[in-house]
Amino acid sequence: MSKGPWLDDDEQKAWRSYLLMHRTLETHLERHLQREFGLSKSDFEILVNLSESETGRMRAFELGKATQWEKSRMSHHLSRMEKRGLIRKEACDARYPEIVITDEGLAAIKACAPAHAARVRKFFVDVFGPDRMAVLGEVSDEIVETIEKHRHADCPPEVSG
Amino acid sequence: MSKGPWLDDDEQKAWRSYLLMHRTLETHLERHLQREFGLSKSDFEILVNLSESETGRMRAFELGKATQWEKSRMSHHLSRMEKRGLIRKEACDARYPEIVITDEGLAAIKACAPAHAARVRKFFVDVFGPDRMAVLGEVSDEIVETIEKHRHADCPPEVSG
DNA sequence: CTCCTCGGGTTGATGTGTCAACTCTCCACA
DNA sequence: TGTGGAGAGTTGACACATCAACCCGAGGAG
Repeated sequence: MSKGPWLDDDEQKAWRSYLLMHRTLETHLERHLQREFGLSKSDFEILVNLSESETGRMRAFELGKATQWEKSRMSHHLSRMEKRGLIRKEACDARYPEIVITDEGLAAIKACAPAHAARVRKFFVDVFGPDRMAVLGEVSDEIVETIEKHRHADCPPEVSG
Repeated sequence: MSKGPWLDDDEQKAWRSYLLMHRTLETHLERHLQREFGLSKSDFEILVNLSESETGRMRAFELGKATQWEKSRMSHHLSRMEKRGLIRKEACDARYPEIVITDEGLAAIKACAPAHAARVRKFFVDVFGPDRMAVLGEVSDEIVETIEKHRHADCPPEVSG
């Protein structure tokens, strides 16, 4: 029974190919963003969310839901981004500051987004092709759902006696 | 021409599903390793490579090729792992120390590997199913190849007239 | 033999992610 | 009125990744 939960050779191979692919792609995209535009993947993610919102302003909480980041990571990163002038915190509500994208931040995201998208297309979307890409999208959603379901089973949000 | 290099809605959706899937899966697997076995993804990667080698000993350089890490990351991480007793550096060659997996390291990887593989199976391999998994493996290799080709075009390792 | 260069490996500074503990305001309830 | 809880956000300590600079021993050219 050495096969129990283990992966067989084909599975192992596909899984490792996948891991290598993701790392290679991620590294490539990140280096590009960093070297050409001085933005990290994290910066990019925040700026995309802010720039896609109606008003260019969101609460950290909303950004957290959108990005799935931990709140402390969010707080640290927003502080750093503020120091670099990409965003600004405005104390409208005397409790929950609003995160506002600055002109500089907007300029940065507008400058790098097309090039970034082009790379995603060239190295990912186009290699998959539309059909397989659609399948990947579906499977991805299934996996997320599976994991979420499992996590709720492990630690249910609210349990009553 | 607003569509130029941009992703259209379907592409965008699939790409973002993919990103969310990867992050969710990675987070889940890493938390599991960390909480149940006290190993990070990086620890795991090093220990897998060492334990799969014939002798349980490799040079940092080889580990670097296997993992695709930067040499400084490797050096830092190996130092930390040595401090924790998972590996040992032996100065056989008076210049390039060999990295040896300790009994403790071997015990750790043997303890966590089945559970880890089971999770990979449950949340990734089984959701894909064998056919789509095979396709993913192929596409992954293609993507890696595409990126490698592009990088060599950018900065060729050796060019002669 | 001497000098140079090359490449594996190390180091330190800095930016980033995570955990746990904390603050602060609002609100429910007594 | 005040007391306690809940939730958003912050902070500090620590682990980790990256970059650039450095160390050092081998191998080649003079």
